[in-house]
Amino acid sequence: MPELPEVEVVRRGLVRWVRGRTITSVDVLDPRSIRRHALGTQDFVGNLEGATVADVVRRGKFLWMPLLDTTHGAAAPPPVALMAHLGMSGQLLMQDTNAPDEKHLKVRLRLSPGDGMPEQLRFVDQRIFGGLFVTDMVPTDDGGPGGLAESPLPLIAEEASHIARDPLDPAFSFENFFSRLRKRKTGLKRALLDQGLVSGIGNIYADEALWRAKLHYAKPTDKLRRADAAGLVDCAREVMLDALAAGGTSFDSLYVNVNGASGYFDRSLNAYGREGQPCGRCAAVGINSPIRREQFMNRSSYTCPVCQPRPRNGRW
DNA sequence: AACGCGACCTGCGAGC
DNA sequence: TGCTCGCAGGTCGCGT
Repeated sequence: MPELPEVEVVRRGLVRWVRGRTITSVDVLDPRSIRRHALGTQDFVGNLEGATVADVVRRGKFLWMPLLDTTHGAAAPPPVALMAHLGMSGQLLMQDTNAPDEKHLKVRLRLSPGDGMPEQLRFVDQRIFGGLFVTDMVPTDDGGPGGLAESPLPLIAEEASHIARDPLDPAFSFENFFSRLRKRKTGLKRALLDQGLVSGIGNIYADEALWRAKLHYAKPTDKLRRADAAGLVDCAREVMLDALAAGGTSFDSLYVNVNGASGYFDRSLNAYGREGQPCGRCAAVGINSPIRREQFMNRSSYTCPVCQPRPRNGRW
């Protein structure tokens, strides 16, 4: 379930293995994994073969590799990037040629030789919600992709240009977020999950951030107090930094593994997936308050009924 | 603009 | 045992 921390773990792991290497050949084993590439498999492969990976960059949960077209010279326009979205179950793995194909191997990229580096970058995806595609790079007026990558180009992958900055991005602006949030007439969790307002937060970390901030998911955004919004952003940032720290332990593996944060999921969730189990914060002061699960936005939301009370004036 | 919903997928566990 | 069903998740696009 990759959200921002998992994608950032993948980006950090990937960059050291692929930056500066040239894609020599591409196997598309399941065209469904490149269905967002509108021009089809042949065009996808043609765009990649002979191109050199300049960097690995992230905006929210979108991850892309700006490409240098070595067959036409580095300056040949228009600039493009190989985009990856992990969806639900996507993985990017560095593998040696003799490693057996993974059960859900979808796309194989062979790379030019690197010093002691695996020859292949593989996209593995069980549920096929994720995928790869080639996208144009377009100018951006907000200073580049950001994320935690150092980004030399004032360009952003077109398919990620509608995505807002995430709370860990040094260029994230709370004032900008807060003013846009207040103009929305919706509930807090719906806003948190809107990648155009603030990015990187999925269902799990939304529930965790709301729990930490002691806020209910349906609290109206248009009257939210500044202090509550600031607290919520701080909590989202803390949750993601904790998960990032947990995932960071697998950095020197050859495998760029989205399950790197599984230890975090096992140990550290306070609300998500804990239906019926006591709220730890309430238990610490002697209150037994089982976590409640509700359907919201066609998915589960987990809250503590005591420390995350429903808004009294909310519309129900 | 906001929002609900279906589509896209597979694997797993519960229940019959 | 074998079947069906619900559920899990992120994003996009469409209808209201």
